[in-house]
Amino acid sequence: MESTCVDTSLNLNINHPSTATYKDEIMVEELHRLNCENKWLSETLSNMCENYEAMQKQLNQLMNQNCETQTHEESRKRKAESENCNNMFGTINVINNECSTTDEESLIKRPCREISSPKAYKVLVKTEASSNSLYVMDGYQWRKYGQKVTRDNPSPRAYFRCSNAPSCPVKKKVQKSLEDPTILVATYEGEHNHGHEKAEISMISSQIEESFIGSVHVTSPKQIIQRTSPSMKIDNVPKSSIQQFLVQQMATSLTNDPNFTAALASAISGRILDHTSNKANW
DNA sequence: CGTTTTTGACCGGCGC
DNA sequence: GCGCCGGTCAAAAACG
Repeated sequence: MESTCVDTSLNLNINHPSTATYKDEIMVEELHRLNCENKWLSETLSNMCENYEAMQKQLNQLMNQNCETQTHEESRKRKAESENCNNMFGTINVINNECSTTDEESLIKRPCREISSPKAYKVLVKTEASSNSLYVMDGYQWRKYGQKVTRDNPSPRAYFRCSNAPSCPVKKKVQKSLEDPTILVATYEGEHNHGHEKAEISMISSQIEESFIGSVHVTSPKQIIQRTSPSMKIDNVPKSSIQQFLVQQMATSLTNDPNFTAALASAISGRILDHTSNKANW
């Protein structure tokens, strides 16, 4: 049986003929170096996140502008073709601000209303077939203020306001898809003027999902943000990335904690001292 | 007991 | 003007 030395991945050379205090200094230096490296990585990561958000905002603005010009053309076309416009389903596949033509009759009947809400977008969420819930977990807290059965869809439509209302103006409507009852169609209106309330896993999942929700406004059931239930299960996001994220967060918080680094240093130096004293007893 | 959800009533816009 | 329809209000009920 071989010796079971703990692999700390810190390149510990216990057989080095130097003294314990010298080793302590090396270890402390190493820890400081790793600490600095972690800080630098954290800063780089946060910078990347900021850049990403800025780019996403620019993309949204560009999409809004693009859609506005499109809707002007569309409205002209609709005026001209109002008599025979019943075959326009799915001609445009951009759903940002709801100005697109979808398979929903209401959008064709009253296109101007949807056009006037530049910050509205839709998200399709896959749920369990048996689930009748109209709750979509997206990292924010919502307060339901109404429910209606609409004409074009037999399943009820739920109306939600952000829990931070009236300071936060965001609203959302959630209704089962007419085509596929296992899909919830969540229509968001407005932008949150605050961060996510829910920490922990909901925050993590929403951060991961923002890359889909924030910029891509899904219209086709093929592009579904899949989730099997209101529980925090994310199907199309690789689990390894979530694990990686969790590990990274844990590592960062641990290495940034001076108590942890001090405890680690003392534990390692204690081990080294034990080892050297055992050798001395030999 | 405070907060959230439910649900019927009400309101305003739109088409006829 | 009237009726339809989507969206909102608000009182009651439910919940923790």
